Amino acid sequence: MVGIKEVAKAAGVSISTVSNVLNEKKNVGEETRERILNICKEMGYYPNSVGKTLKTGKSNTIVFNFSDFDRSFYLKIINGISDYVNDNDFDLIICTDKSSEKYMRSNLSSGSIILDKNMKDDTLIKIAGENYPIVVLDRILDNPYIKSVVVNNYDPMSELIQGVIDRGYRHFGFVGGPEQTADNKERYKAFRDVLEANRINFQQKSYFAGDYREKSGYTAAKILLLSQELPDCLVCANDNMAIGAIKAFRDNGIRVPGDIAVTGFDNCDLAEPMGLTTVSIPNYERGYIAARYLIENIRGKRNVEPFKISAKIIWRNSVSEKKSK
Amino acid sequence: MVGIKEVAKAAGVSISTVSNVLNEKKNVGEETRERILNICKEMGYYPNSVGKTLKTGKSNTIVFNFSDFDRSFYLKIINGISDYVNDNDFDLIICTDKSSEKYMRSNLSSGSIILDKNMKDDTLIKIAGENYPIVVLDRILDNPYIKSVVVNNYDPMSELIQGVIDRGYRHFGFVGGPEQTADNKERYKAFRDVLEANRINFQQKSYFAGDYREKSGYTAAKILLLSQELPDCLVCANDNMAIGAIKAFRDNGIRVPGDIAVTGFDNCDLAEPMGLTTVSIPNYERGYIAARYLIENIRGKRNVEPFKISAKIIWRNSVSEKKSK
DNA sequence: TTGTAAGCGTTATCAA
DNA sequence: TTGATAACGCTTACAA
Repeated sequence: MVGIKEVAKAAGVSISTVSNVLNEKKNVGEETRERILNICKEMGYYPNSVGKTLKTGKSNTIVFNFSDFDRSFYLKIINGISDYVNDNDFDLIICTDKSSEKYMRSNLSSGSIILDKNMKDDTLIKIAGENYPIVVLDRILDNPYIKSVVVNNYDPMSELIQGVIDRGYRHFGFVGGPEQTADNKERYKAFRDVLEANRINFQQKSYFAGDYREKSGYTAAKILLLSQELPDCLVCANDNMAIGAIKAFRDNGIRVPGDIAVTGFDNCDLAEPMGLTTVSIPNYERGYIAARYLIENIRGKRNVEPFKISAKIIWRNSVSEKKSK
Repeated sequence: MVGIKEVAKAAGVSISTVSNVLNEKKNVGEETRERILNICKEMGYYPNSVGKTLKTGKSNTIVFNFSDFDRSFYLKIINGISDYVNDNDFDLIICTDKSSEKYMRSNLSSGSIILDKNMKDDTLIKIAGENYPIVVLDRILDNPYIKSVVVNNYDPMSELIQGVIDRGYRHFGFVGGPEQTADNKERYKAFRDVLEANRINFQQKSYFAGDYREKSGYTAAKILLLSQELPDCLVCANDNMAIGAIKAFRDNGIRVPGDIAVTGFDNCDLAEPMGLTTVSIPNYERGYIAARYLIENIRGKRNVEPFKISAKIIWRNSVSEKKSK
């Protein structure tokens, strides 16, 4: 590996002069500057960022961490982050597991965006600080150095359920996601609140605990099929599970929405071709905004007010006007 | 930041003793060991990997680089890489642009997997070396330190086209991807070869240059619609473009496959619900295999023979038996 | 069993 | 305009 030292020797100057050239300081003669630059090119010198980081303690790098590979919209979030980061001359390290911690500490990065549910609140609170702001997606954390960027799940879910009721549906089933997650709680609460406001009864036996994966939706629907009577409408806390449910219904000769309506949440790529009524979340923008707040916080513009992103309902044919009102 | 030095001071020992404890060397007294470990915990010590990397020149980290956010199957590749890497106690840094180079050089990483088409062959050849093996996906590079992991496009594409011909189709259109990419070339070549073997004529005007994105397929189909006569079958170099084409046809009242058959390549998430006949590539496995070869090469088991992954055809209803044989 | 000191590649301070 | 030198956090001979 050719370093600053080799270049210095080849040029017959000191390492500090080379460093000054590389960092575009003006305290170096034009002739020397050019000569050194040429030598760097000839020798194929490339700066070693580890040495630099160790010395300066700064990195202009942020970390994005996630872990669920089933959700293809994550790529859109990454796209938004990546674009903002590039436009602002930062670098981006994406990590898929707890080895993230390695890059978050050890000033290899100046801040991070956290999406991975496995990353514990406690850990984040420990890591965040004056010189290390964090942006969390899909959870709210009350900490002076952590900004939350969350989707407003409550309003669109309320509106969705009210819309379904207005179309004549009265008997509901619900497939929930991981129970501890904030977004699942919020979606479920909106569902229950609207039912209650409409004096519609909901029994706990019509609740199915899933994990946001397609398979759990499939399973929930299969279980549902064993019960005496099908609800009119199965509300799912996300699209993957809704799609799983639709597949289970179709596999068993149950028509959607003829025999049962189904709703999702996310507007994933499959929602449109499947005709799934769902809630569309602006994912690219979500990533972009998260990156923006993070970098602004890194630059000292402190702002940790939780930010709510709004989402909108997309009606498709998995819910129709109910005949027998 | 609390470092080894602070811990040493708090424990009243030297930094090397702390280092020895942290690295589980046996040359340290049991009592001291425990005391130091406790102090580390109390003070919230976390090792700074930058210092370590700089000193040792080793990192146990690999880089994966990509840049196209439209292809949701990239997540599956990442999933495969991530799993193998975790199982082998390596860390993974994912990069989305040429800032990748920063992490590839500067011994922050010990090797990398390259998917990004924007990463130039020359650059890779410059970076790869005795101590820095590279695995490239979807391109062949002849270099003693670079292993190619590519999909066998030719065979399944040949088989696909022959199958389409056997079903009675005779007039073809082709929507190609970026012309310089190896996979596009191979897919197109298979297409032409099979046509020729069957003495079926193909005119250049039936070739449309796309870029693997849905929109370019949509555009190609729109242009096609302007021509005098539609082919029986539009072969697309990937699914995204095929889906774009199908949408364009549907938007214009052309039935698929009634008026025109369509084929894709990739078996993306949408292919199944859209009923698209296509070629399925085992993406998770692709990532897993790439990671495996990379880490084996890092560990000294040198192997840079190009590796071909086979793919298989999935017949769906975007191609049917043609009535008017 | 523990400590001293050099060194990884870089930047920064200060002196020449 | 340039060069010596210390320092960043850590590992590792080698000495005590």
